[in-house]
Amino acid sequence: MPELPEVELVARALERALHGQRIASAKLIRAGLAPDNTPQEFARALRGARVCEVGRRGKFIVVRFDGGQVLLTHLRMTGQFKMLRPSQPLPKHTHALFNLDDKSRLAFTDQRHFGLMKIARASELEQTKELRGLAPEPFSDDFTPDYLARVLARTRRMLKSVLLDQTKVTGLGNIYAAEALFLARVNPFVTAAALSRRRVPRLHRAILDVLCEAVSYVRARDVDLENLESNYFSGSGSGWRVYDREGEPCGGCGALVRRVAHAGRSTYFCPRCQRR
DNA sequence: ACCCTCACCTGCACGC
DNA sequence: TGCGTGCAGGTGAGGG
Repeated sequence: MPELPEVELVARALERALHGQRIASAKLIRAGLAPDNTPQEFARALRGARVCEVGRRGKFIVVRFDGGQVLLTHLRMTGQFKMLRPSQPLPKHTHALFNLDDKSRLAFTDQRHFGLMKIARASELEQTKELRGLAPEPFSDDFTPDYLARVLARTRRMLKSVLLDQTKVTGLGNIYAAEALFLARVNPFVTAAALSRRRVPRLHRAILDVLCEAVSYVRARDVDLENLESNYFSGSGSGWRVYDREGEPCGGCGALVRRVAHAGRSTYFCPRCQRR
């Protein structure tokens, strides 16, 4: 279910739990989780490897080991890392298990089987099909209003779907895209190239603001790998501004929030604040 | 080349 | 209580 802020949260929690730890053994329980590696490769690459850093690129979690291997993980909708208590049985839908040197165990569970893992060489990381082509990190110097203007000018797709395209803007998903568009008071169904020059910086600012708000909320809390869900941001407790609020009054103008579905995804927006 | 729709899974909330 | 339907925060393959 995670977008950039939630992935960031998980990466931080893993960094805390794993930094400097050695993997005694790793087991790929459902082979489809890492389709580019055999379970044997998976186990061999990680056995005895020491974690030197856990980070994030887009919505990917990047675990670096001292031997030069990297474990890439995408949580997709329902992937979760869980630290297990001693003698705790494997949770339902456990698809990979990492036994650490200190006897603690880390499970990867994934109810919907959408998540992905991959073992890669650190030197080839940027060229993997997973990371190649990802847009610049929103918080990097490369993600500027000019960059966004150039990306938007080049396409006739609707704005919302461009914001969800990880090769154009990385880190946004269905919730934060809707929230950013609302903050910027921009209509989700407008053609990207048709967005006025004046509004581009506003949208850029809004993207950073919604991500920033969520990440700082996450940062301020004690990250807990055993109860990650409780750390997930959902609009600072007050709830999202428009996401999942169909029929409720918009906090800005009181008009009723609308939900429109295409291709099986919902888009929430305020018909008055976000007029075409 | 671009863009949209759907499939990939399981589970949960809802209405009958 | 039980079943059937629709929905879920992601993305790639496939077709138009």
